[in-house]
Amino acid sequence: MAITESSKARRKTRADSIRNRERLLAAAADVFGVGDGQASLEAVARKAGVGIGTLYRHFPTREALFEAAYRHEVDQLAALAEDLAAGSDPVDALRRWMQANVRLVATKRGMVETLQLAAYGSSELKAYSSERLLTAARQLVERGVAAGVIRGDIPAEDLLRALAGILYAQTAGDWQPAALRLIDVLVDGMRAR
Amino acid sequence: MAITESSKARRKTRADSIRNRERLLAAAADVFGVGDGQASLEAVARKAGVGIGTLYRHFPTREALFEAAYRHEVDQLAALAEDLAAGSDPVDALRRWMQANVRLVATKRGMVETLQLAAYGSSELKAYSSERLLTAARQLVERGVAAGVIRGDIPAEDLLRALAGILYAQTAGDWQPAALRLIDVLVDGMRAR
DNA sequence: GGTTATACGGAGGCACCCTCCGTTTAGCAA
DNA sequence: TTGCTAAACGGAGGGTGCCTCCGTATAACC
Repeated sequence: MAITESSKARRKTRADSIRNRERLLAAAADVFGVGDGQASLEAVARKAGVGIGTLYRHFPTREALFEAAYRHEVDQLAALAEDLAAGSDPVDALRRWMQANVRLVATKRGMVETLQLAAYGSSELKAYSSERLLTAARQLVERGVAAGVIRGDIPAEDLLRALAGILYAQTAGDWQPAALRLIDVLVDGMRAR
Repeated sequence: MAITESSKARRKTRADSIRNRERLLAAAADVFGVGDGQASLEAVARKAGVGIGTLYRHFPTREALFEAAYRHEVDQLAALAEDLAAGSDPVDALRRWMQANVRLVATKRGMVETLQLAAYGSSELKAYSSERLLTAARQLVERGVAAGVIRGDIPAEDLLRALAGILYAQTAGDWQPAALRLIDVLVDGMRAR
């Protein structure tokens, strides 16, 4: 067996470190989300309420921060789907989840702009996110179908594609309100009749 | 007649102003041409040997400088075609002119990168440059055809398109030597036989 | 409670952006 | 030639962002 393997038990990660990391990810999503393509790392640190040094320790490069922030948003969306699936109205749950996707796209746009179309992130990240999002969407749709309130002839894949279409077609400065309204329409159309 | 028209004779533009403007344009082409996408305006001013204030007076925005630099390169290429057309060997003239285009493309690439794909320049600039370049190319080709040393079945438009293809297909870091070699091949192929 | 590995934070050094204004100089007329 | 002055010069200065380094603080463990 490998003799170079760590022999001493690592100390548990400090609680403040975990907390700060979390704060930085949330702040990054916020700052990049406004999408003015002008995201400074110092602004992220300020928003997170941590020192710039802490930001750099957690995320040594700009790219590392963006990628982590994006992944974090995806994870949150997946978790949100879990939560919503436990709630009452399946249609409402679906609507809320799809609306939450707006934030994800905002973050992603910020990433793409700031990284200057550097083929956004790794393809591993792409695979990871599409898989998680599809699972989440499927979970919400299928519950509605089972309850008889959502039509069963629309695969979750198609719904996600439609969502992507709605979100990426919007290019105007204040695109989010329009996107939210369209999502409303889309989800209403998903009701079983 | 318009009463608002300037009534007092304007003083002639100062010689140093003209000289500095010229220097700035040349420096801008150099700095943007290296194409690391990292062109700082201070670097341009330094290279031109003028103060940063002078740069800003001549070109109030980044875009203004880039556009002027590009236009300047186009003008120089047109002028070069005139010069070469007066020289001896038509084939050699054509080769030299096409090789000079490499620098233009380098500048343009720097522009596109630095401006972050801001739909490079005005469409007026596009029209202007393609018209001038086409005229220049046609002049060189037709002289060779008239002298019987260049084949007459290739329109200048096609030659320019081929050149563009050669130049834009190159994406590696040190693409210019390869482009120059390919231009050599292309021009040799243009000989009448 | 004491020790210590970890993490924090921000000062500091550097580069760039852009503006403002005192200084210099080229053009012009006498 | 000389003097006047509009025009141009240049760089200091104030602001921001990048990233590193290291003295200080503190959570984890004994």
